[in-house]
Amino acid sequence: MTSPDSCAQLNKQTRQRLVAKLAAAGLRITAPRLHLAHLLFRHGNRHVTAEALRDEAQASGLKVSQATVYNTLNQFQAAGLLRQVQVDQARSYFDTNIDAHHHFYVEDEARLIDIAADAVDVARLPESPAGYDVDRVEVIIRLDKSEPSK
Amino acid sequence: MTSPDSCAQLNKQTRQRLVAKLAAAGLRITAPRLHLAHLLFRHGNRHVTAEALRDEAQASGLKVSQATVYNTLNQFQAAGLLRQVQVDQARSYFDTNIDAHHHFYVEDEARLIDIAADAVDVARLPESPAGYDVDRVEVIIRLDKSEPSK
DNA sequence: ATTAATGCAAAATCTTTGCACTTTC
DNA sequence: GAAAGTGCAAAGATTTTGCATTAAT
Repeated sequence: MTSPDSCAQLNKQTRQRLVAKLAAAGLRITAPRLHLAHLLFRHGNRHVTAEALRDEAQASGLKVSQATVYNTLNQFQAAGLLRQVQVDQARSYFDTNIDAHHHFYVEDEARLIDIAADAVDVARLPESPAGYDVDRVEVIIRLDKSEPSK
Repeated sequence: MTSPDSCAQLNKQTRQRLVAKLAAAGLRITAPRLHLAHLLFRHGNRHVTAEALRDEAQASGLKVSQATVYNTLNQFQAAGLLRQVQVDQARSYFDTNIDAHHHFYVEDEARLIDIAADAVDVARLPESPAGYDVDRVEVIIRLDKSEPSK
């Protein structure tokens, strides 16, 4: 019933990788951070909400408060380990993909899908207002379910 | 001290235009709606938050509750008179520009700036996942203050 | 030892809702 | 007069904060 790679079973090698990652980001090594980092980074790129991550953490046996989940997500983001994606007024998504890329967003399902940076060609951008520099360019393609009835 | 075009002073012609606009959108004509519509649409394109609009309404002499401001903004949006822009986790912006266009966002100042659709050239888009259609494409260019110290 | 992280509950937002009352059509 | 809109306060939801306790450097 217990997941083979849930947090309690973190093997030495995985743990080492995560410790290195947190240390490189200048973060102290704590049990909650290691556990959450493992959940976030073990399987490729993910988009999570704070609530979903807490549920997942608790399901995997980690007792962690929602406040700590928020703190951790915000710290990971400040450290450059995560990116926050703002597509829905109701909740924030945290994206483990920190490379330049874009998103599909299925509003009906509150679901984000990555788009590789090179799959979109933004050929021309307007000049930034004087005194400002481009931090980053986000392309969000909002999707609807197809209507075959039409 | 009273603004010459605040709501109480809505002249007949302006009022007629707003009545027509609301009617065309299928909305009943009520005093709060006319007043808010006037504030929203009198001077070209704007980006407002619900709170800012309520403050502005009250400053112009209209007694309106925050709930009604939210209701009205949501109804206007549902009717296609406004568009909601999601760039900040903390608050929603409502944009009176309903044509296709994009945005600069100055995070430090919580300020949105329109970009004409033809000022950005999105030359190539990825294919949508099967079963979904593109609703719209949003380009958000996040800006930072220039750092001349660098 | 110092400094930072955690948990808990409470607070702070922003936004929506329920309901009595009023207004529009 | 039926249906919809409004105001108020209360409820919801997400996120942050204060503070005592615990853990990391």
